[in-house]
Amino acid sequence: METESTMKPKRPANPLALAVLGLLLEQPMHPHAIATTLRERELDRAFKVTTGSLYDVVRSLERAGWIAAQETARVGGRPERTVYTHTGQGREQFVAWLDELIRVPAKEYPKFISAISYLGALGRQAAREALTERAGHLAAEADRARAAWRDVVDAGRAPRLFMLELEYALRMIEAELAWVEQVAADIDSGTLAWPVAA
Amino acid sequence: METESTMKPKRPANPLALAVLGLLLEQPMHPHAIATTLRERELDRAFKVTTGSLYDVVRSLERAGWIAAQETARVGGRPERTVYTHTGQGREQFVAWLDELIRVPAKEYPKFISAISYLGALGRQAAREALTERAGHLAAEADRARAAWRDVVDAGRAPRLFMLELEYALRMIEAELAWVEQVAADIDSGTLAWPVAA
DNA sequence: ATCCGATCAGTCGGATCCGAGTATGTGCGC
DNA sequence: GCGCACATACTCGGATCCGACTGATCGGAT
Repeated sequence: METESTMKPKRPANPLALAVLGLLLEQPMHPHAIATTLRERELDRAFKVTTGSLYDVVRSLERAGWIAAQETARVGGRPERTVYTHTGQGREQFVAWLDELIRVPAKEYPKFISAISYLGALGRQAAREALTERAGHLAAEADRARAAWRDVVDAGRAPRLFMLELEYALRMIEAELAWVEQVAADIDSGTLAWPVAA
Repeated sequence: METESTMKPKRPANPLALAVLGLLLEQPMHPHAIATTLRERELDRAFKVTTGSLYDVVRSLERAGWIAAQETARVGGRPERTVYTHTGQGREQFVAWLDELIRVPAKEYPKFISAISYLGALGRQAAREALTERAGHLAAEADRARAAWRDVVDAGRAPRLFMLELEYALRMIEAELAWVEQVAADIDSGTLAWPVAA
């Protein structure tokens, strides 16, 4: 039996909460503004921003005491806007959370890995084709990322620090592309044995 | 207004369903056996196998008509076991799903990316330390993966085809490690400007 | 004989997720 | 001065997820 005082109010699981906190640290906002700001800054590349989840996340952040409702006003006949601020605790927890996310790699389950696990079932030829198509998509994505990076950083429109996440994504895409191309080549050359009926 | 016949019964979202299907294609099984088999084969590296989700996933697969209950028997006084088989439709859909997962890269939201987006907030020094610790974890993980790969493939205990998923994971870890080390080094050398107060 | 921990097989309910919906306000073309 | 697309701001409910629990059985050490 655990009393209320002994149980720790574990942090929100949804990374979107991190984004919310990050914005509120700059200035108070209402949820809708948070969503639009996130999209403006293209942080929706890194966070899955869906309205439904956003309001849930904000509520749970409030329950945890990391943010607090500041005022709730109505302009015209529109729905009310509730403006939230971060709390002192919120600031601390934000940094702690961030720190841990960086320090210790979280176990993830990318869909591609699950698919590779059953690649054999696709048959040699179909696998080769599917991989080749993927390689095309990846190459295109990498190009887009490189272009976006050049546009911003080379032009001096923002320091590299703020493009790190794009840089990382690019490196990962490149690595995946290299591997996919290698496997496709190994299928072609017969280097990769295909023990299953195909 | 859409009638029942016109609406397509979209495929299960949870990749665990793919794993279930994959096993049932080999032979009929009951959920508990599916879970243990998945763990034996270490497919729980690629799929998040939790009992709760498993039973949900099986139910939804049955609703979709991709698998079917074959018999439900009781041995002794234990809970009943319901054995499931794949259906013809299940076989087709499995391949189609697999094919698409390979062909088109899905948008993912790794936690690390969300953290990098706010790396600036950590401050120069703390960021450098956190990244260094991560690098350590990643290096250890890479070592483990390399060892596991050698154990199995070099020893000829299984063909490379069945280790692809481990190979892929390893390549991605290596790429991430390289990037993390680079950024840490750039912080040290002052190459990476830190515009925010720190 | 019997007690204990591991194994077997599955249920349950709370938490979370998120797409679709609601309802008003604003700007602009004609 | 009317219609209509778009923006504003949030709510709702179904679907899904998953940790914690139940409760029986089995094997072996005592």
